[in-house]
Parts: sequence; C-alpha cells; structure tokens
Amino acid sequence: MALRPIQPRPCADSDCHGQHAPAERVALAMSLCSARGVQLTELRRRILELLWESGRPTGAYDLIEALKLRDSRPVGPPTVYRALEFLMSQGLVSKIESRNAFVPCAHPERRHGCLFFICSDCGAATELEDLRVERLLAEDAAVLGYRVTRRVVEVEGTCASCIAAGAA
Amino acid sequence: MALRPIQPRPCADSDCHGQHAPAERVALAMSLCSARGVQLTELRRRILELLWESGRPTGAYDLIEALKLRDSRPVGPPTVYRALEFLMSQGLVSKIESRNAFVPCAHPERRHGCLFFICSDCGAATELEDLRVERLLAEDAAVLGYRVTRRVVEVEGTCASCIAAGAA
DNA sequence: CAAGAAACGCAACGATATAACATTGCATAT
DNA sequence: ATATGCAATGTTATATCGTTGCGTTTCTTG
Repeated sequence: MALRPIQPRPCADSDCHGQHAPAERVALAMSLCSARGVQLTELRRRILELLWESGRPTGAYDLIEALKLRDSRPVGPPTVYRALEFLMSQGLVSKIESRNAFVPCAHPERRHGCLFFICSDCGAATELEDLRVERLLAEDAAVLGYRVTRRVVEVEGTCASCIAAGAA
Repeated sequence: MALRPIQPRPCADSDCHGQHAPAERVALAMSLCSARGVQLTELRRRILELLWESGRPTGAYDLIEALKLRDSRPVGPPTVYRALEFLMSQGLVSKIESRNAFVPCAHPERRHGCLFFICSDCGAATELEDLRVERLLAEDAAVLGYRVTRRVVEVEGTCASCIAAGAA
C-alpha cells in the first residue's frame, strides 16, 4: 500500500523498492542534474558510482586510489575534492564529519537533513531521515536566533549485526 | 523563580548564575577530577583554561601556538592531542567535528550529549542541551538496533549578532 | 565559430592527526 | 638504596586530509 511515511525513514530500505543498485542511483542522479541544468560529468558520475559501490563512508584519498586502480585514471586531490563539493552541493553526497569520509545520499530529490548512524566496528553508515529531529533543531535554532545553513547529525555506535557477531 | 529547566538549555546562560569565569570553570574541573580519581595535570589544566579563555572552537595547533607564546611551553602535537583526549574522556571538552576544533563543555558534571550551534561568520559556538533530541536519537538508534557510544550534533549557521550586524 | 564560463590537471603546500619510541617523575616493592 | 611499575610527557617522523594557484581543456552559448 506504500503509505507515505512521515516519520523516521531508513533510506536504504523498505520504502524504496528495488531501485537500489548503484547504476539506478546514478541514473537518478543524472536525470536530476539534467533537470537542474548542472553537469554530472564523467568524473563526477564515476565518483558517485564508486561511493555507491563502496557501501561505506569513503575517504577522498581512497577514491583517488580507486580511480587509479580500477579506471587507470590518475587524478589529484583537488580534482576529487572539487567533484565531491559539486556532488554535495547537489545533495547527492554527504560528508561524515566525524570520519572525514563521504557517503552517497539516498534521496537527493528531497531537500534533506539526514542523520547518520555509523558503526565503529564494521564502518557501515546508515542514513536516516527524521523530520522530528529536524523540527527540534530548527526550533532550538529559532530560540537562539540562528539562521541555519547546515546540520551535522552523526550517531556513532555498534550496529545490530556487529552486536550479534560480537555476542557469539 | 529558577524553575528546573527540563528542555532546551543554553549552557552559557540564565541558569548558571555567575560561575562563568575560566578560573571557576577550571576549579570545577579540578574538583570533579579529584572526585573521580583522575589527574588534571598542569598541562591538561592549562589547555582547558586556554579553551575557556578563547571563547570559540580552537584547533589543536592553535593551542600549541598559545602554549608556546603565552607560557613559553613548547609542546608537540601528540602531547596536546593526548591532553585533549583526556579532557574529552572526562566530559570537560568536546570536539567540533565540522571544524576540527575543540570547545570546553559547560556541564561536565552531567553525562551530556550536547548540541552545538556554530556561527559561520564569527566562529562562536553555543552549547545546548536538548533532552528531546537525545531521546529521539536514542529511539531511532533502538529501531536500527544500534548501541550508541557517541553523538555528534552540530548546527551551522549565522548567529543573531551576526545577522543583526550584517543587516546594518 | 568565437568568446566566455565551467571543469579538469598538476605542483606545491598547508593543516590535522597519529605511530613509534624515549624520557621523566613518582609510588611502591625488594 | 635499589629495582620495578606506571602514568604522563617529550621527540621525531610520518600518515592523512584538504587547499591554493595557475595553466589547459572542454563545454556551452550567442
């Protein structure tokens, strides 16, 4: 029945049926960029793809490595950082500040302020949308008189799988 | 009437009357550490003091500079990072991940998961306690099966003063 | 197609953080 | 008094992350 979820929303799960392969993520990004009149160039596309394939927060220098090894494409740090900056400006990628690493965003079509849950054990990151948190932060900001430009919400811990594995 | 605030709590404001000078902050830290049986050594004390005096998020290398210039005490990065790690372990200091900088914590006596509001203009950071946010994050973590070890909540924007100044 | 803007390549550098190992000072055991 | 253990700090080097400046290529647009 696909009811419209208004509350916590795991972005890699139940309500996005099927559309999860990297290729589909990239296709969505391409159409989005096209609609917005910005260029998702080959390099940018490839970096986004690598992030989706990686499945975990990935550092800029790891991306440089990956581009060299898998694409025989040697690029310098500025090039990668610029591409990441573009991807972030389009909501296609977020930076995990507590890790100095980057993750692709599940729902670039929405103006999102996502939360990230990061497992210290396996390094996986789960993106979550929780409007209630956004609302509270907006409220607190209003009390302080802040005009908000960016939110960083990162929860570090141990994920369910790693807890299970560790308890074995 | 000083009612007990259970909701958003600006940690540098109304409900902590008077006790705000760096010296008093440090004194509190000293008694806390003493009670906990851990050593707030000269170096650690001094770094905490510098952070309180700074009034804004301060980088590790700035602390190194300050120690050299103001105390004629040349220390290397590892020394400072170790001291900061200790101070963080005691809840006396938090790291602002989005800035690679450190701030002293207003309420080390509570086990806190603070929010930070950071002004892009003037660089000031305001610490806030909001149990509602903590509760929601705990809830979301429970849904995902996460065991939480750390929370990073940083809201970046423009503070009231800077908005006022900019509008002039 | 020409002109301008956007994206990219490259070299060097700056900033942040940690690894690995040595030393100091102090408490306690011998 | 000597040896041992331990926490904290010092030292050197290096890893990791990110930026500046500038020249070249590529794309778009009139």
